[in-house]
Amino acid sequence: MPELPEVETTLRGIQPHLLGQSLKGAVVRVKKLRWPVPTDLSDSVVGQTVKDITRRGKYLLLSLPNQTILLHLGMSGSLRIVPDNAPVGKHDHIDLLLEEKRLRFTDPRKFGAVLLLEENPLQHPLLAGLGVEPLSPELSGAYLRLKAKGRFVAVKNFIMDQKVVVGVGNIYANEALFRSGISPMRPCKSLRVVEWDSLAEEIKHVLTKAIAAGGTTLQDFTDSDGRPGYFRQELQVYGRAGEPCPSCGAPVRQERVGQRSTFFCSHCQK
DNA sequence: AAATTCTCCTGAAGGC
DNA sequence: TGCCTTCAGGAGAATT
Repeated sequence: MPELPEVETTLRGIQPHLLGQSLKGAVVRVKKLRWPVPTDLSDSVVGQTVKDITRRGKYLLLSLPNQTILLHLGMSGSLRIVPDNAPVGKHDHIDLLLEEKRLRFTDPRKFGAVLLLEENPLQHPLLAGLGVEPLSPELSGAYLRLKAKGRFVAVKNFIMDQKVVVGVGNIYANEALFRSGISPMRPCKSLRVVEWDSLAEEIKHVLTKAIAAGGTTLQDFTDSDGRPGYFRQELQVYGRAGEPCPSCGAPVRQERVGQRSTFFCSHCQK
């Protein structure tokens, strides 16, 4: 499932194929995604040149002279560069037509999004309220502590809140908390200064490591093969209920926190 | 305002 | 083998 590292890797993979390309249009086979795909997508983009492609949280922004194409991979989406004659699969919902090839959006579960934003894309309601980028200096222990002031919500839910910090999904929230030695269900009010510092640091650590791993796996980005689980073996607690904690050997526990599966070691995380 | 619950969708995995 | 049920999950929207 695409978390921030995969979105970042996707960005790096498709960027060189997109920059400076004059778009010939778009093919929309399925328009019922998270939100309806604009019916005028093809007409709107035709003839426009891709000026830039950037990431904000897990959103990708494709800048054109007159609009911005906003892409979100949801939890099963992917973007690949494919030849014009590539066979069309069941879940290949949208093709963006480049000069010689296509940017193909595939998404079995249709939680992703393809939208067209007019001027000032960062002012769009979906982007305006987003929290800080986790890999920027803006994310710090002090920042988290300030945002958490007076709140009772479980720290795991807190760091997954996009209004606080973007791009920390379920997997990396579990991992960062484990590395910090903080129990996921702790009310964020109760964390101390050193714990916030540690948590900010570990969020950066796990995301950075995952981007590095994702980069290796997705090197050959135009390959149509599915990606192997680059992060699987690096994960210390996620998906490992009942297995020994890598630190102390006690069985990893699984509980629901905020409607999400949560993995932790009750011995190492307090 | 803050916290919780609901919702979209399909494939994988488990039970019988 | 095959059918049925359950679960997973990003994150905005709706509700409490």
